[in-house]
Amino acid sequence: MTSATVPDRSESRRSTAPGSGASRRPRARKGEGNRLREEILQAVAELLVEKGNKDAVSIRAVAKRVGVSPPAIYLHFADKDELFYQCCRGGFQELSRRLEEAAATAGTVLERLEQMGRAYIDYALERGPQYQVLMAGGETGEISPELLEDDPGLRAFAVLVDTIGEGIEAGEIRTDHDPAALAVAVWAAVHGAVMLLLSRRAAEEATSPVMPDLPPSDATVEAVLALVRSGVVGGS
Amino acid sequence: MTSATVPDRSESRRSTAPGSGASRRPRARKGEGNRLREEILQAVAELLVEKGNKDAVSIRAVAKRVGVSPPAIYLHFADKDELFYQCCRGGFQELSRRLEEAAATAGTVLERLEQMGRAYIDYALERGPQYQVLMAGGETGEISPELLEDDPGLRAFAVLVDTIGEGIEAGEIRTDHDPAALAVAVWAAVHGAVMLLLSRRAAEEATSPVMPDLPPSDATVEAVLALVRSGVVGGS
DNA sequence: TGTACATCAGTGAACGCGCGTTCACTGATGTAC
DNA sequence: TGTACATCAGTGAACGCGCGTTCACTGATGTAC
Repeated sequence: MTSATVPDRSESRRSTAPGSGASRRPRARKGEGNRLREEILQAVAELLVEKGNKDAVSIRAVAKRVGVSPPAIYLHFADKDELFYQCCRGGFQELSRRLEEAAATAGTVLERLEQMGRAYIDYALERGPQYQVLMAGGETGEISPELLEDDPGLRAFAVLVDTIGEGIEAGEIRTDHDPAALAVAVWAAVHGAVMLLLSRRAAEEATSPVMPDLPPSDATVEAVLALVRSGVVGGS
Repeated sequence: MTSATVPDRSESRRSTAPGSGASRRPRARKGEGNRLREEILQAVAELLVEKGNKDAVSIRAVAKRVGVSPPAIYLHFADKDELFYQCCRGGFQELSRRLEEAAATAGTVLERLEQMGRAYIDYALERGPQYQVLMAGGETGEISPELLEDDPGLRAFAVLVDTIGEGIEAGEIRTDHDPAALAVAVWAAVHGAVMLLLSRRAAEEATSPVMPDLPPSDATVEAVLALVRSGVVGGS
């Protein structure tokens, strides 16, 4: 789980790989098969960030980045769908953790909601494509049901619904809508902001900028949070 | 431009195609090359709706649907990127038209904004994947600059900014944020709602539902519009 | 301490596939004289 | 009215490529006796 997965005990970096191309990684010791698993997931995340699209990341490219042959991937994952789902699932565990942390701070419900919004946006902008892949949903392909059982993304959504329910009880939040519906609306706003900001980022890189000139990222985030709080009409 | 593009003057439906497989469409008359062009764009839109993903729609599949050989596509479009861009561009022209129509109705700015929101969401849910492709932005690939010059999506965004500016002048809309930033926030909210609803739809079809149980589509739309208007705190 | 053996973490070559695109061509349609 | 010709809207076969995945194997690591 630590990010320092560089093998310390590599006794001699294999003299037959002089430096040309991706050097082959040393073979794991008997009990350490999981180390490769972590390295693969890390490589998938990196490549998703670089390529920006699940379809543009091939298993062969993942293997090459790790320094391993393509079939080695199948020692740890059943197929490409599971590989990508597992990668994103790990990401969502982290998101879920941060959201729960933000939800547990002191302050009014509105203040906590704002903290959650910031945490969500920060995280999604950090992870970029990884975020998009799990959100794409339908592209996940066929995943075994037990894996989906306690999906961390679902847990994160539950935290949001709970917080909004609390706000309604405390009289801080409107009561003319179902808490779940309101939660979806809030989610939609921050999700939409993230998607637009990621789209712009992608458009800038791709030299095909079919995007309006958006205000800077910070101003957009502040405007979205203000909108979530009190809409276009404003007031507090 | 009419949707009745069935050739009336096909004299004899070519007796060598008895009915096995996709029947070959009759060749266009001399000046009518554009008819094929329209049929191709229509097929791309249909396939995007069916497959849900640009990468899952191949030029070969488009050609087959139209009843033409793959190279025929290149008679009308330079490459795959241009083909998909042109398809979505047509869609955005329609969206832009509907938004301008909604913006031009009678009523307060807030009422008009709500109309625009509804028009936007309705349209995006109708078009589904076609909407997602142009929004994906970075995936558009390399498009010639003059095509991007007066992109209809940009025009639609300008209408939104103008309407919000009007609302600020009329005192109906908060003044603590830049009109453009507020416009992005509003856009983010409806865009996010559309994306979530489309994700859910895709998740339902793909039997890999990594999606919370969202409230019904209508309730979600109403909650988002209420959020855009007056946030989670409510009030009018 | 030495040796035969099971296990484990991989490798290398190959499979069949569908893709975007190109190229040389064909044959119906329209035009000039 | 008839004929030679240019144009136009396509076709069919092929290209090279990268992909996900499988299969038979290898050779280092650890274990039993």
